[in-house]
Amino acid sequence: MVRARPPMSLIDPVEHLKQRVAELLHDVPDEVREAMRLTPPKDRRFGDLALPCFPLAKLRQQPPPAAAAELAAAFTADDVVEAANATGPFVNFRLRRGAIARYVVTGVLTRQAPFGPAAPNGKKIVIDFSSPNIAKPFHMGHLRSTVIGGALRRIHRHLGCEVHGINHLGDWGSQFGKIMTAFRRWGSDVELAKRPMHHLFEIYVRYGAEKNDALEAESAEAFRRLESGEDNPERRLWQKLRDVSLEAFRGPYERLGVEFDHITGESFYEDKMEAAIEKIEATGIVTESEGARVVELEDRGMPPCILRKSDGTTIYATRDLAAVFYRMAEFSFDRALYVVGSEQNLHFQQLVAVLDKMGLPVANKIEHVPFGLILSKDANTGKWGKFSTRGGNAIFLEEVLDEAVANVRRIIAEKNPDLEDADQVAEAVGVSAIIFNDLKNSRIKDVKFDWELLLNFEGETGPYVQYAVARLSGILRKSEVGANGEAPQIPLDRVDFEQLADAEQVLLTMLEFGPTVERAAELNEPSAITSLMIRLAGDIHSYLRDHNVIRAEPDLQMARLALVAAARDLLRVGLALLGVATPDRM
RNA sequence: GCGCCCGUAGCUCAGCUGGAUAGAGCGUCGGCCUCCGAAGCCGAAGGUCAGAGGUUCGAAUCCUCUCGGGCGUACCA
Repeated sequence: MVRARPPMSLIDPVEHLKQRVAELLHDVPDEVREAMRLTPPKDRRFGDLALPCFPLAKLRQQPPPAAAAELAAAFTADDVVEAANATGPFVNFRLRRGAIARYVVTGVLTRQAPFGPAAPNGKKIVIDFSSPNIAKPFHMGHLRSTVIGGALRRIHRHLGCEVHGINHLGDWGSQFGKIMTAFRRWGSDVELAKRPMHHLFEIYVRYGAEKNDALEAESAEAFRRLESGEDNPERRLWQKLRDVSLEAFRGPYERLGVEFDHITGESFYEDKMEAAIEKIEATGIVTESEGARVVELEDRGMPPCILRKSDGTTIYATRDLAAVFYRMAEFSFDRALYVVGSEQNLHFQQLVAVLDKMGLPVANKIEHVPFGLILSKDANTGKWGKFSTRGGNAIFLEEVLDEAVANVRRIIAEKNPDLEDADQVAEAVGVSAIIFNDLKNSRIKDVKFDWELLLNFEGETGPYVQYAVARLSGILRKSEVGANGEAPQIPLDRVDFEQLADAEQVLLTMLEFGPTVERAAELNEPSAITSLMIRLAGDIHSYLRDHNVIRAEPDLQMARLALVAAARDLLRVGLALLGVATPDRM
């Protein structure tokens, strides 16, 4: 007796095809089957998925086209796979449009994985990200770690991992001695109250300009006193500056929509470093060198990792090691990601090397997730260069966000003057444009910070994708099925998915969502999702050109409304993972 | 010097871990708003995938070398 499938169980057409292919190749060695992976065909006209037959041909000592022909002939169509055709050395499979549509539309609208969050998978991941230096304004340099880390936190969580997002604030260390020294010289409580971050930035720049041996010595002494553990003036000043900074950081984080599960900066490990150092000392790998306590790494081609400086104070490596020990005990994580600029590559190699020398398995759970710099264009030479905080040409994040929002506001006034809540929409679109821009390219690439590029909202930009959402929302509004609700009331049991055959481009792109999110997580590369969103938005825009929804016959209209609702929701899901807002109107 | 990263259209970048004729956006040129949103769509032009070897049925993709650029190279983070 064959039992009918439960009504809501969904068949992923691609997974189904993979199984069918595996069955087809059941008698070939595993390695050959492994080598024969389904790939997108060169041209969609060939089919939806292609199977290169070279490895099989080699095994059977026959020409690849013959092997492909045999496989295609042996394949029988079913209710998901429509056909298998051999063209040259490839077998091209074509999936039934109705099957794809049913899977994708139903999956999205009922929020089933991979379109909705997956069930918990038991994996624990800690993500160390953002981590700005206290007492300095939140500038563009901090944006990347914040935005990439925020996206990764949501992506891994979407896939069912238990994620701990940690803001490892730079609120400790010898740089603090400098800031305290600067504040004592030139600081003003009045200014600090008025414009805290700008004031701290000013005195920091001044310190850099007036730096000399006496100042440096004073700063080192200030940090030494801070780290002494005593309740002294240094500690009270540090506390004050830290409080002020944390308060000031709330603004950017709120605007960017970034959240943390733990805000435990470097100072959190102040009372855990002694134990950490002892733990490392106990393994016998620590030596004295030039007055400092270090782990020699010459055998691995690296400079030594310093645990304690010659003046007795600690260094960031010490705190990172203490943090690893703490997080191991606290979270028993499977993976620890560090979303930190690529210029700190060596530091993380050293960190791993030390853990490895200690014989700790945690060494291979540490993953540095590096990213490129933000470059600014020199107005005179036209060449790209590094922002220098010291030179004072750092761009503050607030400034950038404000500028982008103001620009959006102007565009709204021009294109959609009657828009309600124009200010809120401008905020959402402007901030999103900045986030989107940062997540658009591979994270390892440097980001060229160009106002002109940033303020252009056409083409592959955040507003372009958001515009697709707004258009789709507009259609749903007019259709009266969805109004403004998050989940439009589409009666899925009355949708004839066969009617959506003409939307194959949209459907095939939506079908890639699951694998794309997987890949984004695997590579820690949010840009994979960004690219897909751009493509989906484009497919939708093209589709809407030739296929009217509102004026279609009832059955067709219902099917298209389901598609429109699903496409909009999937854009929203994907963009939400990236931290990009999706207003209904713009 | 050594280590890591990058090099694809005029510019900014994709290229799904080795598959078929290398793709987008911006910019340029040309079309499309009596038609659900023109922040849109359609089309054209534009390439020695930095260069040279190698690996194999097949290389932008993997290996070696060269060139160019970036970052880092013990008491900053």
